Amino acid sequence: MSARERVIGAALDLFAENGVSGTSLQMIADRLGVTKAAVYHQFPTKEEIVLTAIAPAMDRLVALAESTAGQRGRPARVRHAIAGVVDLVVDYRRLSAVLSFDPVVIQLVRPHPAMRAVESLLDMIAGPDPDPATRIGVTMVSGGLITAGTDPHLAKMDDEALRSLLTASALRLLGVRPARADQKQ
Amino acid sequence: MSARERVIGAALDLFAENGVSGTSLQMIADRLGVTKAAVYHQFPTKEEIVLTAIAPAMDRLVALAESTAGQRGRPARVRHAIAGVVDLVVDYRRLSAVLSFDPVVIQLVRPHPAMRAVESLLDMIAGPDPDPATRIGVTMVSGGLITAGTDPHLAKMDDEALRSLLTASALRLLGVRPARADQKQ
DNA sequence: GTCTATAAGAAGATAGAC
DNA sequence: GTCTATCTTCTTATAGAC
Repeated sequence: MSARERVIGAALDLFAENGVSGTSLQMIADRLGVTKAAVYHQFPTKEEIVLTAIAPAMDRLVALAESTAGQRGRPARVRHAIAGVVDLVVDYRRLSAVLSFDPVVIQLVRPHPAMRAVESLLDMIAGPDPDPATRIGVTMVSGGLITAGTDPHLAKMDDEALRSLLTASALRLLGVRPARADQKQ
Repeated sequence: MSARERVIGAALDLFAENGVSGTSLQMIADRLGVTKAAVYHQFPTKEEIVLTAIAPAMDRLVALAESTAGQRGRPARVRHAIAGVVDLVVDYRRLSAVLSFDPVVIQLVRPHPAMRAVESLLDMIAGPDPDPATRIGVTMVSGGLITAGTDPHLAKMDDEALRSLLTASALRLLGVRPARADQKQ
């Protein structure tokens, strides 16, 4: 594992524990057993560390928005989008809430092209001309999914079980019938 | 308005904008047009400011847990609890997500007696011996409600409309029929 | 209640040696 | 890639005058 990857790994662990604002370069360096200067050799600023750390998730959101747009019919689109978002939040369980609702991260990520993808994803889930009840449903689902990883009750649940339960719950709230097993994916 | 109240008011505004970790005593003082020392005259530490700022919400959670326990039957309990939580998150629209998912706040609030109330509230909503699907539903609902205030699409919605839509959405996800108008409250 | 002044430390960041 | 050393700025917090 390269030094860059080690920095990102330590940063992600610490972000999950202390939040982005609560994580200093000193803490990252300490966890790796090196000095701050060694970290600064890999990344010019703390902002770059944050952006690099979340880049894989951002890329997945962009890809998901594109593949969702390729689905025909709203039910298929919603199922596809929810499956992708659920995969993402399960993989980022401990991080998604901490990253999604930290004002520092929000400001940092606002100009990122992936945010357009998130917008279009939400729009596709809501469907054309959504009424307020539908909009609220989409908001509830996205908030619920993002925060699902923070619940201590769910910490011991394995990924596969969490995935299927979150998917079922989200589709139910959105009023979309789950995919039959043979047409899944 | 007393000086203490002015400090708390400024702090809440700034917490909503910048998060708790992103808000310094200097920022609070600047917003009030006074010096840091004037703020320190009102509160011994920053922690005290945070705890005092969120105390009213904590008190409401404790009261809600008590009154919910007094309801007979799970549907009535769920309706009562959801109504109370929705009232709270609507009143704290811009703050609830920032406060609920900031690791600094979580650590600070963990020993607070109100957290017992939150636990019991979630348990009452889940009902006795909840299966995993129900537990996930409760998690989704609480996460969805807490984060509802952060959605820019909902910012322009008035409190009454937001309240009724969130209530309907939450009860639907929990599988509880909404209260009839004549038995509401 | 508010002020000036200041301490003591941690933050992000840089220079330059090895 | 990592180090020591340093700079600047910001943080929480205190002392004491008005």
